[in-house]
Amino acid sequence: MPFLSDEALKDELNARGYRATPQRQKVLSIFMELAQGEHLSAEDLHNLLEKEGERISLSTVYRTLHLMVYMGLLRELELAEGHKHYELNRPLKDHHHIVCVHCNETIEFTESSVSQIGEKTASSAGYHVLDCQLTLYGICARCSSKYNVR
Amino acid sequence: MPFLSDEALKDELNARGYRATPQRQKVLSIFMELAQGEHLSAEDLHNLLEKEGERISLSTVYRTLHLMVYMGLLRELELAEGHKHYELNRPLKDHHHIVCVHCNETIEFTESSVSQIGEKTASSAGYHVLDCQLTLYGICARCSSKYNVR
DNA sequence: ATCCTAAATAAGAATAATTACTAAGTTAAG
DNA sequence: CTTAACTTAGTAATTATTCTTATTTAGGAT
Repeated sequence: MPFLSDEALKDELNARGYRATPQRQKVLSIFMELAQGEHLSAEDLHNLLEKEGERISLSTVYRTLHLMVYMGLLRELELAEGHKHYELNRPLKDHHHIVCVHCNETIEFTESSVSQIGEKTASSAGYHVLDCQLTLYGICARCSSKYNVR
Repeated sequence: MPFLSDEALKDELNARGYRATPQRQKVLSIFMELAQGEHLSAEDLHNLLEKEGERISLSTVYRTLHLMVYMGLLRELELAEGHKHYELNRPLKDHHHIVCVHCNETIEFTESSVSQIGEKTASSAGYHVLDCQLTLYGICARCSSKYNVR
């Protein structure tokens, strides 16, 4: 599901009563070009679009991000840096994050068993799962030695 | 660790070079009075304090919340409502969240195996884990029937 | 007990991210 | 083609959070 041609995106959108616009196609294509693990803030995305010569307003960027999260195409990450980041939602890849609460260093890891547990729990509560995020907060080795935090 | 008397909180703080202040004691005691699963935003907390006749400034509320997250006494939850929520960090209870991306309904569940997986992964990366959160985003049964979202 | 000093607070201003608004432009269904 | 509904651009407004400065306070030292 994450790799959609413009045509397939149009079908997805129209099936839900939304319209296919060049802005939406462009946003999704930017995310599809990112390397695994890269994620963008709304402003990063806006800058990237400008750099590629696309004239798309910041409010459209925000609206598009929300829509795509809602559709399950993107996932929204809150990694304690103060603003949200977004990346393609690849349901099969089970990738999660560890964040240092002191310096905000973020590392990623994959762990396949987690989403199975999550999926089971959520569907028994009647939820259709769009995304599953395991986030660990802690203190990284560097910070704990530097600041003597136990 | 989550249930601290004023005296024990003072020791915890002093051991790390921080001071025990009435504001900090009051904030922690508010969280200790909450029912399991209740969580507060910074502003909720500020209002509650005012209601109890405590005069504590909003910036102190924010500073105190950050400190207590950093110390591992509280956990910070980002449940897609736009602002953060906080609750006592009970390391033994393994409780996680499912959020509807449409209506923001949030339900909780416990799942003991998750934190074991997380702890193992994080410590091998040199992290001292303060908190482990599994968050599932999806569409609840009510919204998916109401809006015909699949 | 009382001082002293670094740490903490109050109050409000400043910032940054996000959302709301409105007029103009597009999409897609018929 | 036409048209109604959807979407966008551009900007204003809002909201949560952080910063600043003067003042107060906790707690170790005297």
